[in-house]
Amino acid sequence: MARAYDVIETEKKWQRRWREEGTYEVDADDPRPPWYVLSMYPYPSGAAHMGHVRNYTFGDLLVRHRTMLGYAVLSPFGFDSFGLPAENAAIKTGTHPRIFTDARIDELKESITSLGAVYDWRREVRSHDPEYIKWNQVIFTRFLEAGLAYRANAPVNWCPGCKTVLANEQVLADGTCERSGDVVDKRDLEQWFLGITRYADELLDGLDGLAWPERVKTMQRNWIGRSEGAEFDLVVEGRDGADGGERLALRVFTTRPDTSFGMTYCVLAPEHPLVGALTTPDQADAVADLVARARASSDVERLSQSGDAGLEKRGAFTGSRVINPFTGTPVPVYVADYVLMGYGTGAIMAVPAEDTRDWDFAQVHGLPIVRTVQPPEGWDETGGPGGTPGGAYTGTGVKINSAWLDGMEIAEAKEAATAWLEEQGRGERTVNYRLRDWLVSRQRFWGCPIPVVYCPIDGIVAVPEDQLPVVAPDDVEFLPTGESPLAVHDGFRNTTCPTCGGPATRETDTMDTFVDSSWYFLRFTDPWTPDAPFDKEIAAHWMPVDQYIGGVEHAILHLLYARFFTKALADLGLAPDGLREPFANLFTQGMIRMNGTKMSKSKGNLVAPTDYLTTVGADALRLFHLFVGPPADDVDWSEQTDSVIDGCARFLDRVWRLAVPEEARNGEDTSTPEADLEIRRATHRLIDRVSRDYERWSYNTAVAACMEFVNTLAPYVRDGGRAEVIDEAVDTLLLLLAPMTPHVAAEAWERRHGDEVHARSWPTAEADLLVEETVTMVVQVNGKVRDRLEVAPGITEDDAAAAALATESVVAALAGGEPKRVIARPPKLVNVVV
RNA sequence: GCCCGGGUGGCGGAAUGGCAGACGCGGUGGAUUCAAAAUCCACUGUCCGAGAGGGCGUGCGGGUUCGAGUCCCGCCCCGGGCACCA
Repeated sequence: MARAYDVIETEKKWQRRWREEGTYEVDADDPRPPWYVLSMYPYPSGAAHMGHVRNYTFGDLLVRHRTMLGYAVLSPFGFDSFGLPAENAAIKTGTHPRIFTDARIDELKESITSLGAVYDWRREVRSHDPEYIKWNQVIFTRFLEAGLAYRANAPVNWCPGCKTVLANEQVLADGTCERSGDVVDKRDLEQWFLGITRYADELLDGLDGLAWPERVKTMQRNWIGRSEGAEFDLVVEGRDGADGGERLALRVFTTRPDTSFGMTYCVLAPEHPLVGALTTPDQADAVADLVARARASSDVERLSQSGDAGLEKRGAFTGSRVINPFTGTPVPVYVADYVLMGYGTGAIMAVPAEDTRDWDFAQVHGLPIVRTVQPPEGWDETGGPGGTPGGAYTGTGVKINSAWLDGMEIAEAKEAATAWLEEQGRGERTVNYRLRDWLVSRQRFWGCPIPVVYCPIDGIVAVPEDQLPVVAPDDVEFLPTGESPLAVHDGFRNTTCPTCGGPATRETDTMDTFVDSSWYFLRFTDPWTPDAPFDKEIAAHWMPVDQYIGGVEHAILHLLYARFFTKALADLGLAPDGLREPFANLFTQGMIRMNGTKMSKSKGNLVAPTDYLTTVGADALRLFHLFVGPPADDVDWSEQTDSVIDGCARFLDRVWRLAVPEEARNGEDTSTPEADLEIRRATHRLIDRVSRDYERWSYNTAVAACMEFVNTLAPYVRDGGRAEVIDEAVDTLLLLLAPMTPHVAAEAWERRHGDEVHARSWPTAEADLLVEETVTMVVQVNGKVRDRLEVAPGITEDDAAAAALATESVVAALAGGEPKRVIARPPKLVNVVV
């Protein structure tokens, strides 16, 4: 496609200029009001992909727009440079991950630069940089001191593909690893955890004040999964201690203490410690069988077994009974794998009438059902889907069969039942969370080493700050087994205890890379302070991030961890006091899809941005991403996409030709004052419209408005418009385009004025030019458009109605009769009802 | 199963309860050209009609309203998230 100007040279020129002049380098002492915009820092996987392009286009637009509005805009960039791909490459090719990673970073930087995105590169961070490692480790040791980092034995998720343990957040709902797709095993291992659950309530409550997409907040709420209820003891029949023997009781958790009168059995998780004690000899075989089967099957298999047959095999009677404290009646105790050891107490009271899982289980095992909530009329006959019998009733209603709770509503009964348990000393109200502490240790090489030494005398000892960073040695061998080279590197492993000086061994696990990304936005505010991860005062100047931009895929993982870190760092005195949330506004952009699936390397359906950056250029590609639809929506990359991008390039050519005409206009102003005024009005309407569209992230309509304006302006210019009017129009257009298509705007502006468009102020619309002289008023008869009239914008209701009634179509419709009703909404419309 | 989004021309999409389809892509016709590219102009929801014009039309069925793509009720379909969490 032949272009109106040398796109590639122009873009290179300005990219060089922005970098050399340091236009977008800002410091905390800048007198302008601060504004912090951040795109999620990327894992460096080589040249930028379309998702990056989309992300950084929005970010860069904000940087430039806010700068023109007079803010000191902090726009840093860095790389989330630890991670498994580099290590896998090392295993395959023998290249050290650092060499591999640094090369990928260079490629990515190159393509970001050629997109025309501008950053304060002085602030660049790389998580594998020894400086960053050091502060990461300092933070870890501070967590350790505060008890926020601890070692514990727990059943953990082991990914055989990645040869490492994973956090709960990294295991997908189907039990597979979010990275490799392998089915995750459960193993009992001693691992490092961070105490995120200590902040569960604050993480939940803090969401209310955030200007984040509701969807993301909901996902976090669900993930934290707070549920209020009660815990209480169920004394085992014959083991109440009255005979001088040991009292034995089973503790259960429920969110529905009001249904306790309907408990007809209870259930232990197969892993529950009391399974052995409660199983009678005659049931031992059946229970042992069930426990063995549960242990052997993964979570996925457990989930996949459904239906009655599955349920029958998946539960066994222990032979013991416990006493329902509310009724004094004994109920049987079962072991079943539908109860999870990891949640609540690992044991439940079962109320089949009001819980669907208990209902199903009770049906199969022939257990009694007692309703404690009055279901609606006909529930047992037709309350189910498609008029089938209803089954468990979980809705609202009045309590029945529940002695002193009868007649209460559920909420009231919950409260009463809980209060009773507390009075009786049998239990208390509790809150349970789905959220678990964050498992951060990884059996990998390419990550931040956990700075801890194990000493036979002093136990777990943190490496003192003056000995940090602990960095991995370079003389390592990457084994095809995937085992971390650190674990078998004697020089690294064997060390001395920092406390007693005796022989000791190092921790060889590294940290989850999500640790690195949990505070990098704070580091960006001040990556230079020598004695702290960042200066608190300076961080306070910029934080919180005013606008954070990234993909929804981080809705839980990164965004939850970063919120946790911000709170914890503030509490430890490292982050500014009172900084409770890192990201004031969050924007999650849509995915790039191709034929309905996510565009990704693994799917082999990548479209390389480089192909466009070196042909149509960055401006046209950026314009496409802005124009294609609402930023939050997914983009479907189709056969037509290339023509749309060409269309964007075509538009920029038209702008260029208007702004930098090949031959000077011949000086003849042949336009009328009316036409001049119309163009001036259109110019100021455009400022108004585009400015408002920028504020509401409606870039597609902002672009459309600019295109429409060019369509209006071009004939005026061609037919001999007035030079001052044209200049005002063209200059305005260039200013409004400057954040979207910075290169062409900068070059055209420089040719016209000699200075830089991005250093100019954002234009403001003149109010009196926004008022129209006449507007089109629609005349409807019975809601159907029958006529259009040009009227003054300030026309009165009476005048509007009179004008409408005088039109031919209304006169014809009335046929001499009187209108039933006339609705006048001046100056937009009059509707005559006949 | 539960919780969010979303269904508008051939396509991407636009529309504070007030002219549905802005803008762009694609398509058709034309100007320019030896020819093409590029550029420019006109038309382009659908049906009826030679035309003027008119009927229909925003997933489906109801409702509120002078007036509904927009609000309410009940469904259908698509996308995403969560899911033995007691």
